Amino acid sequence: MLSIASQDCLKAILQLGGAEGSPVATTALARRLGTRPATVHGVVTTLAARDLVDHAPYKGVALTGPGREVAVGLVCRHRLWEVFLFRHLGFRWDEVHAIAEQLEHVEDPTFVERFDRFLGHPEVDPHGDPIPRDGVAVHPDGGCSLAELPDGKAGRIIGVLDSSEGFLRHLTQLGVELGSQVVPRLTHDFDGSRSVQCSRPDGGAVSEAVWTAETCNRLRVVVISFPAYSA
Amino acid sequence: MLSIASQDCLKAILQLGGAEGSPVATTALARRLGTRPATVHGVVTTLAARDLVDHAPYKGVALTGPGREVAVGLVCRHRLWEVFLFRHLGFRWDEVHAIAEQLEHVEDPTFVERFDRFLGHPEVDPHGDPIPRDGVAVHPDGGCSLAELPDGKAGRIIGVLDSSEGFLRHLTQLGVELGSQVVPRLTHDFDGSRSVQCSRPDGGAVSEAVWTAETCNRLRVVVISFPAYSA
DNA sequence: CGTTGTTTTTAGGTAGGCCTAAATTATTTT
DNA sequence: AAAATAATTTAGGCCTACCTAAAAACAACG
Repeated sequence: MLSIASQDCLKAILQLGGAEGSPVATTALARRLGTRPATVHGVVTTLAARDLVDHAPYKGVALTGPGREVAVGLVCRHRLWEVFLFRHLGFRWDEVHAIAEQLEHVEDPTFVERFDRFLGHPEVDPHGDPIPRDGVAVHPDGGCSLAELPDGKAGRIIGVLDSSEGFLRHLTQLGVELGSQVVPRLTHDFDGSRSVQCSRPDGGAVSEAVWTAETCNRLRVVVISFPAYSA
Repeated sequence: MLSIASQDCLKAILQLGGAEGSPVATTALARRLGTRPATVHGVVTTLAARDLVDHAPYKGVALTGPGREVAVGLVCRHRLWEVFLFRHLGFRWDEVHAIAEQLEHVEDPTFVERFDRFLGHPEVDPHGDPIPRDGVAVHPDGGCSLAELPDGKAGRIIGVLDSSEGFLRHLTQLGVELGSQVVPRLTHDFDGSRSVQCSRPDGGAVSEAVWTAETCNRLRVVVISFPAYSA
């Protein structure tokens, strides 16, 4: 019923914050969707005709209730597919997004339900982002950015604040994955970079390296009490 | 690159025999695709422009080499999805087709390859139809129709010659599945119906019932020597 | 050989999704 | 407050995919 372009647009509005009363600019949408503002305007007009978005000229566009449901369903399926690709097909976390993008548009309710059950109703995707269900959007909760973790305190990576392929690949090169254990040892005030001890989720393969402030800012961690590598 | 409609059209041509030099009528395609001949004509014209089909006006349409490859890839992915839906999500064999129809259009080569590996490179889909690989179409081989199996000879169901939902649901009601063991006990010359003893793939749950000629004609069997239910 | 009837194609129209370029409205700066 | 700048919408095309209705080509038969 709804075209791929329209669905992508709804999802983009949700992710740009158009669900919380703050309307999104069509230009911002165009940038995100890799298209022109005029094109977005066209799509938005058709979406408004179906009462999936509210669109006040020059004031931006926001999701309506039904529109939000559609968008959240899309995000849910997207993340379920990412889990499948990561866990069962062995794709890296920087690869899953692009493929899930194509698969998320299959919306047969029975299929989604059984697929969810097959995966064991996972709570987060491979980037640590929560999987919303029943049309209810969820915000990642708990934790703080690695930049805020004091020197010497151990933490566990529970998510990334930037899921771009570039950043994820960088993390892979650093040997970081979801669940990795980290301890900032030293903070270099000069540029905000930190010397960080990092080990596998199971505590193995400890290594120490300097991570830039950009990297630390984009990692979400929780404090843990008993690091497995216990000094 | 290729629209869903175009892909469906290529697949339909393949399945209607347009790969073996016998061109397919646009009317037949329209019936199969649930659309009008005029629409098919439009799609076929664009496909011909890409050298995926040969189209001689009033003479029907046939796949070219590249067109056949695309169509066979589609069939391959369709059947792989059917295997997944059947084996891992618990869908019945009469349900898998409709959902696979939506999933088959995802064609990332790495994804398909890994998905195939995940499934263990199955040889046939839940209806017993072979899964083609490397762009090479495969015909179901071996076996004969149940109508040709002599009274008293044991056989195993290895496929159906009619994958329509209606027929598959009928089989489910009869308690037949892929791998079921059957022994025709009696043939009723009057209408071609047969009394058939049928048991589960593992040999359990033997039952006997009268199956119509229409049913027997649409089941593909191989002769087996040692039926598990041995009298 | 022409007439009937079916098949196939053409013609003409709707709609979505894309574009560029130009006009309009809002915002910011001087 | 007016002018410059930026954001947004309108206008005008192009393409694909669908439709209906009508014309053209073919096949078969009396």
